[in-house]
Parts: sequence; structure tokens; C-alpha cells
Amino acid sequence: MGISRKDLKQVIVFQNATDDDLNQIIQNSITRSLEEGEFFFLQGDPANYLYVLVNGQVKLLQTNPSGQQVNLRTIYPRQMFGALGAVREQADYPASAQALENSSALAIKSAFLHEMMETRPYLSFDLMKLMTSYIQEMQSRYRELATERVEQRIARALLRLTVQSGQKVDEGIDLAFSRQDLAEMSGTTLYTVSRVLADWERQGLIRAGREQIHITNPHGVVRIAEGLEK
Amino acid sequence: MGISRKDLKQVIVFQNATDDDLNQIIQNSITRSLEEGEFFFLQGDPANYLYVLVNGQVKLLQTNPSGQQVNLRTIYPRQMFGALGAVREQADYPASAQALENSSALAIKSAFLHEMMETRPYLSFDLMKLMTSYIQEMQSRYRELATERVEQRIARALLRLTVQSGQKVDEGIDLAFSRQDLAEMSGTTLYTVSRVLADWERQGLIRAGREQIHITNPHGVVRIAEGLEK
DNA sequence: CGGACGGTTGACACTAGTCAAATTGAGTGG
DNA sequence: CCACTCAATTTGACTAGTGTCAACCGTCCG
Repeated sequence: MGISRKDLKQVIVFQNATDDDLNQIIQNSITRSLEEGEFFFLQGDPANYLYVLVNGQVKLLQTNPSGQQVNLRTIYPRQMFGALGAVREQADYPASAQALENSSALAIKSAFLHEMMETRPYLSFDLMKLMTSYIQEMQSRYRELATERVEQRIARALLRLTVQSGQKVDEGIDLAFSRQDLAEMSGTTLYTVSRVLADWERQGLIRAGREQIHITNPHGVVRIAEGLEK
Repeated sequence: MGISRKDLKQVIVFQNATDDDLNQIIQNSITRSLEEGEFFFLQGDPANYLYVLVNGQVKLLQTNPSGQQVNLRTIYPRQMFGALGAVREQADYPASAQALENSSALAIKSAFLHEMMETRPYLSFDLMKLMTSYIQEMQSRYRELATERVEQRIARALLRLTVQSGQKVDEGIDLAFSRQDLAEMSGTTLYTVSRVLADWERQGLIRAGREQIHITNPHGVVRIAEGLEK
């Protein structure tokens, strides 16, 4: 049930931590287990904890005033989320974190990690490395959203999911996401996603089912993502 | 011409640096002065330096394979840019930095700052704070781009520029940006920006000129940015 | 067996992009 | 100081690409 030192060491940000550090972190944490659909935190909540996902799957999303959602990122086990609050004191979460399936995560007190970072350069440095990769990803996605067509962006979303799911690209990839999920990830509507997928299915690139997408021709999807098609 | 310790201390990331640190930084830096239109670095170049703008104005932009540009951020004096490369060794700049006017910047060796950070927690911590604010801004802009209409996004771009330029919102604001700039900042085309501005001018919200926008009714622009209009 | 939920599809509206052509304005050299 | 040049901007015409809405279908699950 609980998380061990060994598990924690697999987390990128903690890879350079000493055993003693890890023990302290564990002592200042609690484990939270949520059912599918529940939220670890909501956009605007005070960011008192940062989380390390132990198992399950979590999506980070932003909601605009009129309720439309945008999917920022999907979190997989051993990844950290809610970390932005650990940096500034008294910050609020800039996004919400919802469990996509039954999930449990280690909740570390932000204030505690904050304190630790003051004396352990490796910690803020590694966390910063993580942040820079986020920035780069967000910048790229921003550019894509600003300059690319929907079809291309959906293809990119699928490929990103493929990479994150860690499956081999060789022969067929299975992904479990709804049209709505895809739409939120690529900044479009579920209707358009549905039409695009139907089209790809006709071309033999994928086989689509209920909350299920099987990519039969990854190379073809890559070509669309790169904008070589059309 | 050169930059003093006192100047450098105004830079957010160096606010907690000791005088000795600042001296070392200056010793490991050179000053680069560019004419309007020239580039401090191009997307894809090896990120050997990070910069602190001394004077002038610089825009960070990303270009997609087909040459379309997206404006990520405008840099003002005492702000840092090109810092993503300082974190990972042997990284490439993920964006280009172009001088919007004659500008000079302090170029600090990435490897040197990298080394410094290993022993000075405050440095990576403060840099991380900066990164988190970038992430939040990019996330918000991403959501806006995904969910809001062009008019709204242009209004937001104007307001962001207003805040960054540090002018009072009270009675009229002057901004010096072309339609093309605005378009790149809000993810649209210069034609659409031109039409929208013409419309706003008819409504008496702004007065527009060549590379010049005067906001006469800031409150009205805010209403549009918030989506209250229409 | 009956919902409920996810998905599909058609009809239609409409935003915003594209392209071409005209216009304006600022700066420059004579 | 004026004509000239070139970039910035405007505007119209046209339309591709997507969003919107509604109706309908299929299937999973209690």
C-alpha cells in the first residue's frame, strides 16, 4: 500500500536524494487514494501538497470561466504533479487534477519540500529540469495550436499518448481514450475528433472503438502529425 | 556600457546573490549589442549562453517547419532569456530571440551558471520560481488559444502588453506594436487583427495608427478579454 | 430489459483564413 | 521641402475548416 524509499527514488526529481532525505519525505507525506473521476485538487485550491502518483492515471486540466476544459497533461505512475505550488508559498493550484481511473498518490507537504530545497541544491535543480521540459512542451503545443490544423493536432495528441504509454511503435498501438479526451487534448470538439477518426479508419490508419483507439499504421499517423499529408 | 553589480542585482533570479557571486557572473559574461531585427540566437542553436537584457526589447518566437511564427513572449530590460539552455547541458534553444529595437544584453556562459547552481540553492530556487511563472502563463495562454475566439485573444494580448509595459491603466495607454506582432501574439493573422482593431476603433475603444495603438477605453477592452461582450 | 453513455452523422452556420488590390504614412535622398 | 519608395495597413470577395445542434445508433452494465 505505502510507498517505499526504493519507489520514491525512481521519481526523477528524487533520483539524487539521499536515503535520509527520502525517509524524511515519506514521513512528511500521506497517501491519498481516489476513485475514478474524483479530484486530487481543484484549480484555485491552496497548493498545500504536491503529489507523486503511485498507481493509476491522472489528468491535469484547466477550466475556463464558462466551463470548457483543456487537457494540459496526463500523469503516469512515478510522475510528480501539483509541484508548481511547492515553489511559491501560499500559491494556488493553476489547474485541476482528476483521477482517470482508481489512483493513489503520495501527498507531500509543499511547505516541507520547500524547506528541504533551501539546503539541497540537487532538489531544486532536478525539479527545475522537470519544469524546463514542461515549458518546452507547453511552448511547442502552443505553437501547434496556433499554426496547425485540427487533423494534425489530433495526430500529435495520439503520438504523444503513444510515447507516454511507453508502448512499442512497431506493430500496432492500443490507446484507451474517449473522443472527448482527445478533443480536450488537441483543442477541438468531440464531433470533429469523431469525424477525423472515422476518416482515418476509412484510410486504414487506425481502428476505433468505444474509448479505444488501435493505431494500425503508426507511420501514417506520423506523416499526418508532421504535416506531410495533404 | 557594461553592466554593474547593482544592475545585476535587480534581476529577479540574482536578487539573493552575494556580491562575490555577482562579480563572478560578470567575469564570465560578455556584452552583446544587436541592431533591430538581429537575433541573439536561433531556435536549434546550442544553448551556450543565457542572457540578461540590459536595454532594448527582445521577442522570443518559435517557428514551425513551414515558417509560420508564434510569439512566445517579449523581454524587457532586467529580464532573463535563453535560460532553458542553462539547465540541461548540451541543450539547444527551443526558440529564437530577436531584437525588436537596438538592444544589448549580458551573455552569461550557461556552463558557468550551471556550475554555480550546484552549490548555491538560492540560484536554482529563484530560477525555478521564474520557470513556474512561465509555465503558468503558457498554460493559461494555451487554454485561451484552445477555447477563446480571436477577438478575445487579441484583447488579452493588448492587456498583457499593457501590464508588461508598466503603464498606468488609468487614462489611455500607448503601445507600439504592428498588426503582425499582435497576430503572432494572439495566434491569428494580421488581416484579422486589422479588422478587429478597425472595429474597436469604430466603437471608440482605441485609436489605431501605424505600429501604434492607443487604448482610450481600457475598461472596454477588459470586458472583451473577459468574454463579457457579445 | 432499460438506461445511460459514448459515438456517429447530417445539416447548417459562421468564424477566421486566404488572396489580391488599393491606400496610407513614414522616412529618405535630392 | 518635395517627390519617391517601401512597408504597414486596409478592405473586399471568397471559402475552407470547424463548430454547433439535433437526431440517432450501439453497447455495456446494472
